[in-house]
Amino acid sequence: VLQLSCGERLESELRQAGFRVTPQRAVILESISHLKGHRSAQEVFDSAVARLPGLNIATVYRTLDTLHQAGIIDLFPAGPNSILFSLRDEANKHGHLLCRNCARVLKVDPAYFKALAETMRNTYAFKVDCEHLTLQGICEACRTELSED
Amino acid sequence: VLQLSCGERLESELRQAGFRVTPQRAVILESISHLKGHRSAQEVFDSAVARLPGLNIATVYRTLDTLHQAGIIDLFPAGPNSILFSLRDEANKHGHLLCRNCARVLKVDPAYFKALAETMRNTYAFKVDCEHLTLQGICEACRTELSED
DNA sequence: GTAAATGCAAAGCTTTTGCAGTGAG
DNA sequence: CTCACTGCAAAAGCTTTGCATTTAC
Repeated sequence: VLQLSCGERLESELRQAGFRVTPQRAVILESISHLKGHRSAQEVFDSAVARLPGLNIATVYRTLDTLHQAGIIDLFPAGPNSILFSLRDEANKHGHLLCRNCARVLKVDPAYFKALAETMRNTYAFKVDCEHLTLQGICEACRTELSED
Repeated sequence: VLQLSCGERLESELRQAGFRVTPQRAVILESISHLKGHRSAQEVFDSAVARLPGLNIATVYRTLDTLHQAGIIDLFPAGPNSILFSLRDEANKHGHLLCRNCARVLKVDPAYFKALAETMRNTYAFKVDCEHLTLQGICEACRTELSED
């Protein structure tokens, strides 16, 4: 097996999902794989346009949709007027703790969600997405600042 | 103690929180208390403008913000370009199961979240909002339709 | 060669804001 | 009487779409 770069591996996944690999998509993939964490379409665009001047943000939106269809990225809602994207990382699945005050995001081991997911499935016949779950609440710093209990 | 209508009780809460009770706010409160479940600003507006022609949607947004500050309604993000609002109901606190396919919302007894919240607090020093938590996943109907496992 | 993808510009949708006028307390 | 609130209209974000052109396969 040949050693592939991160971007090359993703291009291969994209092709296997039946999509074409264009320079724009390659650059966007590279950008996403270098931008750690959860990013907005605008952040992806800012990073990608630096490598490929002339890139249009509409292409970024269309590509993010394509990558989602291809199962390469995940997306999760983060309040009004914002979707965040992140590379799907099978080896490092995680949930999120989103602070409603400062909007910081902590990663959570999804193993903690297993028991709850099982209960939801049994009780409500609902299959919770453990691998990319987001729980809202308040982080330690903000809790101190707001003196919530 | 006098018997107050649902709307009157809420007006009283609003006044006690230091806000003025205007006809617009009264109508919006009435609408919210009659619209069960989780509604968008647009839905609240549609319902309220029928009772008070001339009402402006900007007023609805400002009022929803006011009601949130007054602790009368809760809001939760539901994807891009949408916040949903619902009456805060102390006697009937609940979480949500949001289907990522059909966007239907199931109510959940928040008691199920207690154990997880405790774990998150101990492990990540993060205080999860159990009373208005939303878990994404896939509902029974959609699971069958999409034949997901 | 052909269907898919892109750039561009325009529109769509939800939400916010500035400001002058109105009205609740 | 005063300050909070409203309507209106305009703008601000984020995202989507139509269409002619380009390009991966």
